[in-house]
Amino acid sequence: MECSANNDAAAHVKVLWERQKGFKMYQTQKGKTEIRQAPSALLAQTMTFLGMSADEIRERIESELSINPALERIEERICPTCKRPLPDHGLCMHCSVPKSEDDQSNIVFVSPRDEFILPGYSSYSDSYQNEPDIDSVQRDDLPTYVLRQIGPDLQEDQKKIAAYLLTGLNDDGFITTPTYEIASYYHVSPSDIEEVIELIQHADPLGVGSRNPQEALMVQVNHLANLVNIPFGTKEIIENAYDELMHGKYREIGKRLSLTQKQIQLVEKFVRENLNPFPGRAFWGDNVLNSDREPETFHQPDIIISYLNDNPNEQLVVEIIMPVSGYLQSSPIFKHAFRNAPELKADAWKNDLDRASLLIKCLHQRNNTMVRMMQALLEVQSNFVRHGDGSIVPLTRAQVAKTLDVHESTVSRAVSNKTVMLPNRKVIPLSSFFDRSLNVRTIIKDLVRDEEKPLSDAKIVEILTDMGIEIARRTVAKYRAMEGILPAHLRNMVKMR
DNA sequence: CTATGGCACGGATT
DNA sequence: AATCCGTGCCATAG
Repeated sequence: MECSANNDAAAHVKVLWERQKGFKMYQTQKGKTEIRQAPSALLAQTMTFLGMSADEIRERIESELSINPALERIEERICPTCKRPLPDHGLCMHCSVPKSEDDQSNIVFVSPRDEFILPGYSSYSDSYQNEPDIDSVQRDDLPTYVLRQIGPDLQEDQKKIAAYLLTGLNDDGFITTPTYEIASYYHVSPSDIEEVIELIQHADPLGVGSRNPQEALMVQVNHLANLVNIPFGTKEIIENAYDELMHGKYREIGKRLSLTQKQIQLVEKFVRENLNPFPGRAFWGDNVLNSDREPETFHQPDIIISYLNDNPNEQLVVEIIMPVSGYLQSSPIFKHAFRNAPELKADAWKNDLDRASLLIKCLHQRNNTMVRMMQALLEVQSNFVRHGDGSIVPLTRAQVAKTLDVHESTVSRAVSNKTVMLPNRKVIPLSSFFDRSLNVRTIIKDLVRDEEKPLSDAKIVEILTDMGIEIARRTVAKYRAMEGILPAHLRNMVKMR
């Protein structure tokens, strides 16, 4: 189902693109036509735009608007495609017509809406009960985030130390440098350092700045103890029998601390569900309820996919978020003025005009590319969107590039740094559509969830092989780790939900 | 002896 | 050219 009538199309395209300087058609050895960029400002822009998120482009446009008199924004809410007024909810119903006759694709593209104003926006964050609003403050990196919280409580000389400590954190949120080293470096006593560390530990990702998981847990437990009831013996176990707890040596613990197995299990459950031994990992939200490892969340998706009328049986509605509010055009007034421009300014004005239409064209191009890409993507991955991680089909950017007949790097750019909101309100990076192992990982997760007695990695490999999936034992282990599933021998004790 | 994790290599992808 | 990912081999814990 490649291209036979493609020759006509190619010729047509050729004319189009050649007119728009900066692009070049050329034939590859296999007689295939490819559009490549010639080094030119225009192309540079399109390419850049493709790689930029809506937010970044928005900025760029604002600045262009402010310096270029030829560029004009129409605030009126008009569909840029069909020029009809948009209804309040921002979707143009006239343009949301399925592509061509073969609408079995079950995908609808609606014209881009200018901003992300879903009625359900608030419930979106609800669906992430774990995530308080603090995140909307923008995603600082961890050090900045923490420093911002404790900054006001710090003495001047403590600030340096805090900054040093925080930048030295590893991915798990732990301090790796020995205290005495820092102390001698700053010529202060170790206890001064400790003081700062303590402050850090009580900042938001509760327990950051600890030296190991045990210490982090202690901080968290102590904090929680002030707020809620914690199971009897929790502190003692973490303090005195951390290793044993982690390795499931419950008998040992019982003997040492004279606790019943029941008590210990309660503790284990509590710890597993409410504490986070690695405060720096994943995103930092409210630790208290946060046991599930959600994929990283983002707040402003570049693309929104939803069901028509929120009905899962309906078509998919795809929206590409436009980085501008209203739409852009090169100002007719300016154009008119240009016709009888004073000699002196003619050049400059022409330049402005060109820049304006260029920008618009580029944005169009970007949108067009995005739409075509999503079309191709959803044709393959619509089950993934509808039914979740398990149904994802392994796919590479190269394949998509091929079906779209564009260069790989184009797809790569179009994919990178962008996020999609799925019908279930989850926001994921667009690159997830290309996750080669997500489906297998999901199967493994399900397998483990439904297992009766713990399956070893080797067993899992067998089962998978029976299902027609061939992977190495080692790989199963890796996937397990990715999903945060403990090794088999540590899984047996407690199991519930 | 079995089950896993660590390291690192090589091929695929970006 | 840089990065990612699946794997094989080996060390270690149980």
